[in-house]
Amino acid sequence: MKEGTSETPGYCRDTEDYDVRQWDTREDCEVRQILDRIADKWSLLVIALLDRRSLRFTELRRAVDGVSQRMLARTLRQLERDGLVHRTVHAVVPPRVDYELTPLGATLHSTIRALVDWTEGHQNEIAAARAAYDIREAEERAAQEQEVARRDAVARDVLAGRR
Amino acid sequence: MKEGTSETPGYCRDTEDYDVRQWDTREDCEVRQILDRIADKWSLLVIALLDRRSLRFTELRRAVDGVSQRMLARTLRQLERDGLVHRTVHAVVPPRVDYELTPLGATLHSTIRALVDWTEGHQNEIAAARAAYDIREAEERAAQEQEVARRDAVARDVLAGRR
DNA sequence: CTGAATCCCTTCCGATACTG
DNA sequence: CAGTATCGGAAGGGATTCAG
Repeated sequence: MKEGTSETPGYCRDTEDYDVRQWDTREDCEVRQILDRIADKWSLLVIALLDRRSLRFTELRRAVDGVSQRMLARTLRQLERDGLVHRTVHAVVPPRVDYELTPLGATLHSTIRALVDWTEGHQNEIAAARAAYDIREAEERAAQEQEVARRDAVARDVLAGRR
Repeated sequence: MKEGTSETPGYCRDTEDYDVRQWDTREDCEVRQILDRIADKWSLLVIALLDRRSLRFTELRRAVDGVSQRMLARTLRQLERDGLVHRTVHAVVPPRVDYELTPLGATLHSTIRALVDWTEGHQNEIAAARAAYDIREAEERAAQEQEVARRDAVARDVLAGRR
C-alpha cells in the first residue's frame, strides 16, 4: 500500500449498547481521521491561503514559508483526494499547475479562517497565560527545593547534635 | 529543558520591507506555533468535550477513547499553560482533579465546535471524493501500463521482424 | 516548474513501571 | 485516582536526487 493512503481500518464497532451523547467518543471512526487531516499544520495554512484565488505550486511554496517541497506536494495531493482542492495542469513548458478550492473546500475555508482569526486575536492572552504559568511553576519549584533543603538541615542537626 | 516546553525561539525577524497582505507568511512566528497546538488532535477533542461542564481526568480519558494517559496528561498541561483550561485539585483521597474551560477557552469552544461539525457534516462528501479519486487514479495507472506494454510490443516487432 | 523517490535523522507516542 | 519517568518502535519531515 502506498505511503499516504493510510490503511483506513474503516471499522466502527457497532454502536450497540452505547448511548451517543454528543459526538465525543467512538463514532469518530472516520471523523477522527478526517479531522486529523484537516487540522493538519500545512493543510490549515494552504486552505486559509486559497481564498477565492488560485495559486500555483511555487506561489504556495513561497507563501507558506517553511514548508518543504515534499510536504507541500503531499498536502496538496491529500487535499485534492479529499475533494477540497482542485488541481489544474496547464500543458505548457515549463509546466504550470494551479490550485484552488473546490466548492466543498470553500465551505471549509470560513471555518478554518475563524480558527486562524481566533488565534491571531488571542495570541497575546495566550502568551500572557503562558508567562504567568511559567512563573507560578518556577515559584512552586523553588519553594519545593527550599522545603527539601530545610528538612535536610533539620535531619542533619538531629543526627549530629543531640540524638 | 524538559520535554514539552518547546524551545520557543520567539524570534520574529523584523517585519521591515514586508507588506503584510493578510496573515499568510511569516508574521506567524508565534501564531503558527499556537495554531499547531490548538489544532492538535487531542486538544481539539478535549476542548470540544469540555462544553460548559467540568470533567475529571478519568472521565476525559474514557470520553476521548484512544488517548493514552501520557498524551492526555500532556495535552491538559499544555491547555492549562495556555490558559484555555482550568485545573482544580481536590485534596481528597483518592485524589480528584477537575478540568473545565476558562473564559478564554470558552471563546475557542464554538470555533472548534464549528470545525468538528463541519467534519461531521461533510464526511460523506469527503469519503465520496476519495473513492472517486482512487478510481480515477487506478484507471490512469492501468491506462499507463497498457500504453507501456503496447509500445514494448511495437518495439519488439520492429527489432525482430523487418529492420 | 512540478513533482516522485530515496535516505536518514528527529520527534512523537504508546506501553510499562513507579510515586503520592 | 492522577499523574511522572523511561524506553523502544513508528511516524514525520527535511535534504537531495532524478524524471517529465
